[in-house]
Amino acid sequence: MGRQPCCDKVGLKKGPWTADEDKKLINFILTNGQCCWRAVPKLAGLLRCGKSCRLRWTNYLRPDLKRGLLSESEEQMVIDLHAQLGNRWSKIASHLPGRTDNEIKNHWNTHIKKKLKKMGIDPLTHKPIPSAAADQPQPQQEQEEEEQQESSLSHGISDQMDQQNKEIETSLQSSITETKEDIDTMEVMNGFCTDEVPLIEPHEILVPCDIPSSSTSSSSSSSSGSSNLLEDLQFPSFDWHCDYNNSMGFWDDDFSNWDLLISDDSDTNLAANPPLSQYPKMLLDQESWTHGLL
DNA sequence: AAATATTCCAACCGCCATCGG
DNA sequence: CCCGATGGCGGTTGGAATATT
Repeated sequence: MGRQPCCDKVGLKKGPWTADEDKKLINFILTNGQCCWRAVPKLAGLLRCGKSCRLRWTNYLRPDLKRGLLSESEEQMVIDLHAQLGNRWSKIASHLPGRTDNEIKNHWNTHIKKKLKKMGIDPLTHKPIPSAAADQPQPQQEQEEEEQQESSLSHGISDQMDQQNKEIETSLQSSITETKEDIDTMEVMNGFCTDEVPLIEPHEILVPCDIPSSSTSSSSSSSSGSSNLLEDLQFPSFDWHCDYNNSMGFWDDDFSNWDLLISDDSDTNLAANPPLSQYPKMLLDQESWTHGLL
């Protein structure tokens, strides 16, 4: 009757991914592209279910991911979109290139929800909480000051709330126009967006050239984490320069040291947000991996 | 410094939609 | 149309990191 759970097989691993598993998954996807996720773990030599692999890839390992906190404009966009779409995180995420639904959902639950509540706005309905004024623990004046400070958050929300039923489409358009402009540009520039990770053929993979042993300064961000893949991996001849704990921030790295096999229309934009084809070839070379590790 | 509480987020779970035989 | 396989989505949780007492 019911579907079998995807991880029901004995021996399948659960829990946090190790650097080695990440490595295998990245290597496999880069070599073969995204194919049947069910088959990925077997083919990649992972003791994971396909679902877990897909999730790991889409939420963490994908090369086009932006990491770090959402910017103010992104946050505002999430709020606006949530007002229109509700908890349809994937839809919301599709308007924010480089952000995953999971990331947005987490950010909403941990940050935005609180901010809205603090502002007396019901995060579910985006309408003022009826008892908010009475229940507000803080004096009105203080609240207003806070609202002023967070005006970027509240801007436009009330207006939208009044009209949202009538004007979902138009409101959606207008509410995101400002912030979307540059994002649209980014999408065009990157050639693909969050939902459009390109599949690559092995022959499209770049060839590394003149890789410095220590590239850009380690601008690792301040986030916390449990392990540092980059340190653990000890890549043989290049420095990933990222705080792996901060979610593979190496995609922001300067890729100018790589020889890139890139399409004509994208050459100016790749360094900032490299697509899949810019993964170091090193990743594809199993021998390099094993020799370079430990 | 130690204990406890809180925050945060990666990963899991279960359901639903879609597709192909 | 039915059914199984698969992918995708949203809600929830576990536990590490951080803050507070």
